[in-house]
Amino acid sequence: MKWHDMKDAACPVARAMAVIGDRWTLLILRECFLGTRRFDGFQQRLGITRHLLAERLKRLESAGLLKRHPYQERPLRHEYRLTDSGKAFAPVMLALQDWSRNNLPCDDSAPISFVLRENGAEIDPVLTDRRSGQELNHRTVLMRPNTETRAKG
Amino acid sequence: MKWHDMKDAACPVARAMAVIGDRWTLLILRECFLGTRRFDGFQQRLGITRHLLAERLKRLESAGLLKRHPYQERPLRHEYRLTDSGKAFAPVMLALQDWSRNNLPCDDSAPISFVLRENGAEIDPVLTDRRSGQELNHRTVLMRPNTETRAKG
DNA sequence: ATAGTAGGTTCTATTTAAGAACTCATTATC
DNA sequence: GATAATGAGTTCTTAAATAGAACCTACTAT
Repeated sequence: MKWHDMKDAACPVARAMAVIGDRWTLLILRECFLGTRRFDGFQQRLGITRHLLAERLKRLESAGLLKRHPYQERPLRHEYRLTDSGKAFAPVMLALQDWSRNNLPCDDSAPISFVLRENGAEIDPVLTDRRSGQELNHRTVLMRPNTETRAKG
Repeated sequence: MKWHDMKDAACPVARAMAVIGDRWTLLILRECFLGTRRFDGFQQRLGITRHLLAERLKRLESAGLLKRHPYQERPLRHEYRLTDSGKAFAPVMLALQDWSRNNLPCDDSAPISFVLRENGAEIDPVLTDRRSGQELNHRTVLMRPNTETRAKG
């Protein structure tokens, strides 16, 4: 199975892997959420090679999560901004960091904080069902294949 | 930056990348949630090479998401089961598949369905704050660096 | 004795990533 | 007017990870 084959997979998780299935892409998105917009900003804050960064930014752009906006002419320069699709990824990022904090502990304190904009209170993320309000987790949700579950399926 | 360096990063997102930052690991976890437990089951359903599958299962085990349980002796055989840490990953998986469904559309219908165990109703996942009940997304949550945000922390 | 099952390991070839240097257009400094 | 700095990449070489196939081991069934 090749990289390319995944982007047309029927399974949404497999399609997501075609975009975020590598070491760097989620870290680039994290930087976007923290406000980074420019090439050198990403490069310096992450320590990613310039080559890979250019490639990943292109991928995020073509997947519709980022969009380039010119911020000056002469010489023409662009910055990368989250699109609505990219912003919609925020709950995934929050859920992931919450899981990681609780299940992959480490000595140092977390270098990112997530707070409510309206009052600065620390958040305590929980996934719920919009209709029933019920908490969604391994106990309350049943996951099952509809038809075929192979990645390319 | 090497793979290895990320597992001790201060940033929880970076630490998560040391575990799930590749093309296959989330698909393996998806299969776990769908009930797959055995080596050949994963291999056949995903089309992953046996070599990589063995390596990824070891990684998931050492990261504490999976645990091997013997299911027979003579010859000794093990199956892989989700630990509490692994089960706690369910909301991330749900949030990811929901985002993917809404933002990486494709022709075929999704091959996985997620329903409430109690009544079989389709779920509509939304991340909320446990205390305030407020919906958590890019508009309501402020993400900011605490100290240093480089991946190696 | 032969084939099948289950869970791997080993091998080579290809692809991807790391790390450093280089380009190009423009502005700022000596 | 020459030299350095800025910003956003591109181009190299080397190192690591992945793909794909074949092989191994310990049984069980035919």
